[in-house]
Amino acid sequence: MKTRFSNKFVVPDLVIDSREGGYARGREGHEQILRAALNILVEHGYRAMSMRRVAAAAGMKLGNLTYYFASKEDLVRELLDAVISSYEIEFDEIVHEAGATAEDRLTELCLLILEDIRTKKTTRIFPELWALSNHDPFVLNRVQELYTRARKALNEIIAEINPALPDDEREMVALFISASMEGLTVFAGHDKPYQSQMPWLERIACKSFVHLVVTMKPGEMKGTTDAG
Amino acid sequence: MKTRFSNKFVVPDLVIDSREGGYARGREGHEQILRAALNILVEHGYRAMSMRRVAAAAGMKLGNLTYYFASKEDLVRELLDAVISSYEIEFDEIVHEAGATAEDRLTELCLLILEDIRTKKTTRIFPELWALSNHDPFVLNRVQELYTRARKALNEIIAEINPALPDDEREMVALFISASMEGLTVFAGHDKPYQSQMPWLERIACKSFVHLVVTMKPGEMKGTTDAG
DNA sequence: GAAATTATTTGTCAACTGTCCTAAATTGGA
DNA sequence: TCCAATTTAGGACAGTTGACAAATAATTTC
Repeated sequence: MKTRFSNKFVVPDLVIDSREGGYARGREGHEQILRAALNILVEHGYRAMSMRRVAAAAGMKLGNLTYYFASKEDLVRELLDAVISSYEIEFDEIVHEAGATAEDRLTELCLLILEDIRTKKTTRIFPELWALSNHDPFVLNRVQELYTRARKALNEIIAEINPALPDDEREMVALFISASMEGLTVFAGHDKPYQSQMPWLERIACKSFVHLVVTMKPGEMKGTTDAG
Repeated sequence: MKTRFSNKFVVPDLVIDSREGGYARGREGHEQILRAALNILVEHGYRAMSMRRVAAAAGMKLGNLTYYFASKEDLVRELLDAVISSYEIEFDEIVHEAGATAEDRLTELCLLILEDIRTKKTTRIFPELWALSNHDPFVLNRVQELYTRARKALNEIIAEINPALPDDEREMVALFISASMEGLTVFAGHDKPYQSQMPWLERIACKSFVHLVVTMKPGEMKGTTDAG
């Protein structure tokens, strides 16, 4: 059986859509720029991602960078697309991975996501995207699109475990589970205070999620809002 | 009984520690600057928080702003302290609020936190702090201090519900619950796609959290890490 | 190999950034 | 009222930012 230490699913750093025409050197430059920008974003944050710094990290001059990307907005958008595509590829693959029981597959999927959260790339990039999305509708849309796709896998497994659950309620359960895992980024992600405790947190999370999905009864959430 | 719509606990915008000497006008200017900076942070993000913009929003000239805060770092640190203090005051109060059963109080506390997450201030500021904390140890420390304090209330209630749970395992459960709620910021916070579904998510979260705390057995997390 | 396309460099531009300095205005107590 | 402490305004500084233009170099095609 696949353990969570297998590297069958590895999030590629970037998925760059090849440009139309141009020379081989041009494609190389294009890719080097996006890789340089990603590296700066991860290592030093969005604030440090100036056009000049990206150009220098890509081994070229500023003027050349603006030849590839006429504006910084263009660069940021393409980078965002490339980064998000890399995650989407992973999530699409996970769905088709067959495990023993549906419960086991839910656990596997959650462990995989939580494992990814511990990587430097994910720990660094996503809070940056969350902050950006508060004031940039384009970023917000792309990020939410990614999460919607990520929840598809979650939804399918939940439907298998608990077929009686109506669509909208199942969506909410998947949303809660997904959000719950994302929240751990800030506490147990790369270089975070509780990074070393992630194995414990993983077990708590999986146990909690599986129980939630198994025991959820249709209409259960539609009771009174008040807790008293 | 207190409902979650009561405004008994309201996070004040800022808790500003009064300066030593100076005139009344000085204290006013000091406060106006911090309020202006917070407002810009919430409305337009950290990127937009330039010294000139803060000065203008505070109704003064740049030269005067630098009289109050010699460097931007000073301003940011004081703002961070003032913001975080406002949250700490709330959390300290919550602990001493007596509810019927411990389970009810856990639910109450979680609903309160989730209610706060929906506010514009919290939805906007925390992702900004998470992003900053990735590259600024000072911000990381202050934010984690805040969360540590916030978990104190959680820990006390959990200990009451499940006294058999060892300290370290209880800490992990509290951490998971706290992180789980924080994660909802990105999905159901102010102006986020699932903002309107927050009542459902609240019920799912509380139900899940209470069950987790009640059923958690000592040593349960120390089994094998592998899911297979 | 010449020509056309593509890539790269160099330099400039206005706008903005944080920081600092000096002179003037305001405040509050003697 | 006068004086010292405090607050405000205005300007200047060096550095950075994103965008742009024109000249040069490299690459592919014919």
